[in-house]
Amino acid sequence: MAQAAGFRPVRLTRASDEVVRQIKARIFGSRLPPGAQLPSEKDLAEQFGLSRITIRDALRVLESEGLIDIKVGARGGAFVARPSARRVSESLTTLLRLRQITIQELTEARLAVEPYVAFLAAQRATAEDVAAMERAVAGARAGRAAGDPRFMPHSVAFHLALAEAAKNQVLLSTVTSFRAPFHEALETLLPADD
Amino acid sequence: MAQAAGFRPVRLTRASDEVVRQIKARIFGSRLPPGAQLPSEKDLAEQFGLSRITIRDALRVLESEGLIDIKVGARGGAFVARPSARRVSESLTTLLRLRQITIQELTEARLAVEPYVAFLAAQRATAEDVAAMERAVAGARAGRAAGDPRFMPHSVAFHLALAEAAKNQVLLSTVTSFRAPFHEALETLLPADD
DNA sequence: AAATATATAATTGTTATACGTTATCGACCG
DNA sequence: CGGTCGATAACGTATAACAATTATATATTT
Repeated sequence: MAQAAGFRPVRLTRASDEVVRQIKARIFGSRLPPGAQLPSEKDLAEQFGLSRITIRDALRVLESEGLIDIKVGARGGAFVARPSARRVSESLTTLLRLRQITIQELTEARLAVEPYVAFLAAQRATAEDVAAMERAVAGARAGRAAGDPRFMPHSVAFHLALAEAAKNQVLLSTVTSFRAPFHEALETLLPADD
Repeated sequence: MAQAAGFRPVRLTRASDEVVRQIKARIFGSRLPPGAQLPSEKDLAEQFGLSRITIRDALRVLESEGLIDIKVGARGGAFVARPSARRVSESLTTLLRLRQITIQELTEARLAVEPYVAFLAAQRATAEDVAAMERAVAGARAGRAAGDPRFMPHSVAFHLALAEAAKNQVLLSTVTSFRAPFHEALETLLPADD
């Protein structure tokens, strides 16, 4: 164990990862702006000196990370995607699913986030934001009055509208990611209807 | 446009997406717990009635989403990954790089979550939790006293210990996810482009 | 006996080629 | 003018083969 430290493995394993790295660098460096079209798989294969399969592996990863959109057909190809926070909430939702969280924990988390979100929303909400929240509240009231046990979604809708008004994408993504696990946890408690 | 509605397309384009869906369902349903090994690409190809290429596309997506780890060599294969906040952190980092979110938003999100986390931790912390937090604080003090500009990690360790003590996996996942991007944003203010 | 070297097998990584599928464009025709 | 239809270009999938990697077993050497 008393050997000289500080060495790093040399091999890169997987040429496709290097392709991902290079294309990512161009996207992050704005040399490939949103909407820009990448060369076709065939051209990329030639430029990188790799097979089309390897290029496709890389493109699939980039697509999965939300960095590119792939369209088929003539004039199709890989286009740099407009940045979106969707992947953030999706990956957080995935994590929550894997952790098999309970509805109590979810509710608690909402209680943790909501006050500050409301604080921000109170400062930044536009007229449209307020209207959206009022619609959500009306929906929740109507559902509860009708005895519908599923007025809960409207409550979630209110939280989303609130987070929208807070003008903070991170908080919005966080609240958004709670939605799907919340419904799934709810369905395991209530009788399945469909 | 006045045709009977209610029909859905039978082919969702891309068989690999269907493979992803089915494997995901098994992982989320705990029929494939962390550490479990999936069949080899060859076996999966036979079971799904697809080619190895298509299976590999699906495995790439699952790997990119952090759901499986792939090892090469004999006794290698795809193994269900243990839940980790890494992918959430990475997608947040991506958005930071693309200038879609700011450090201010991240900071705001932390301010929204951490007070309540502290409130819960105060109620639920065990002796071990307290010890962990004390170690983190001691480390931070030592680092600062030594003039080490990198006493920050210990500060982060404290926040994580706090979230751990709150006994809420949703909040822990959230705090953990915010950690890495926040760090990277502070350290590397320059985008890497090479 | 222990350390090392070699052979073997299983699995992923990569390549080449071909064909299928999809969507755009443009020409043709009504 | 508009709709149909074919040509075209790109991605999607299949097949077969080989290369690279790694665990295991076996043989060799010291």
